[in-house]
Amino acid sequence: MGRSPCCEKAHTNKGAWTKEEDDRLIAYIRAHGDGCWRSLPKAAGLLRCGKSCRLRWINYLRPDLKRGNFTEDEDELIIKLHSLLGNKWSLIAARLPGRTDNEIKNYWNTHIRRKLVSRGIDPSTHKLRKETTVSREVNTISFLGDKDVEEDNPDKIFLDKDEKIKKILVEEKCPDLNLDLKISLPAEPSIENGGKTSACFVCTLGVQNSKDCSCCNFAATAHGSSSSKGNSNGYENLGVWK
DNA sequence: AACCTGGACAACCGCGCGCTG
DNA sequence: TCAGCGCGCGGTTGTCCAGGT
Repeated sequence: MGRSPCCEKAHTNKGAWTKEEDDRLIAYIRAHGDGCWRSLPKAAGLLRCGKSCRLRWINYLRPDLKRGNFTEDEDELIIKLHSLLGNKWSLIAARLPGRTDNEIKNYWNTHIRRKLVSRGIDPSTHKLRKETTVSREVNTISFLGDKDVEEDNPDKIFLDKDEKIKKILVEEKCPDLNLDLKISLPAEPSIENGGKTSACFVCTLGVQNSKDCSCCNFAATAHGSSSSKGNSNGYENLGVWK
């Protein structure tokens, strides 16, 4: 039994969006806000699938999008986050304000992948390729071998993974990367951190109120990050501080 | 000038997950 | 408890365009 189609395909436009369709979508979302994508096309007078509207808005029409080329810093950040998160483009995009998952995914496939290959690094594993003569250091993050523990206590292994990620990336792989990752929430600041708004690495991975959650415990324990030293490199609101 | 090729990016498709009744 | 619905995500495809032959 197949899944029912998300919309009536017979009477929906496909392909590139016209200026008029864009204007209609923008006007409707400005007036009513986004969400409820299934009913939005009809309400906005668009002959489009709701998913198509959502994609168009998120990837192209949203006012807070940062158009234009990726900077070298963004490149490196994407590479580091990809080595940590894999193809979790939405998670990566969450740490790059103004960039969308689709944009990052495309950029990865067209630019960064090639860049890594030219450096002799396998883009999918972040390992140095065997044929290179460069010394082989730890270049990947593996959770293999924790299977027994994971089955017994999934929560524990999650926190252990968090610590492992921090250890490998901070101490061995990316000594310049602070993995107290934080996502800014532009509309609704929740946690004040010396003027910054952020959620800690543990929270961003979905483990809130844990003992390792630095933002949930923020009142009691201040982040020991470089932010308190005023050491800014423009990534404060990404939560990735050098 | 015409054709071919590959890069870049917008858009589509199918699936998984969470929510709700 | 479970089925249906809607949303979001990641992979894939389609289209446009610039550069090369």
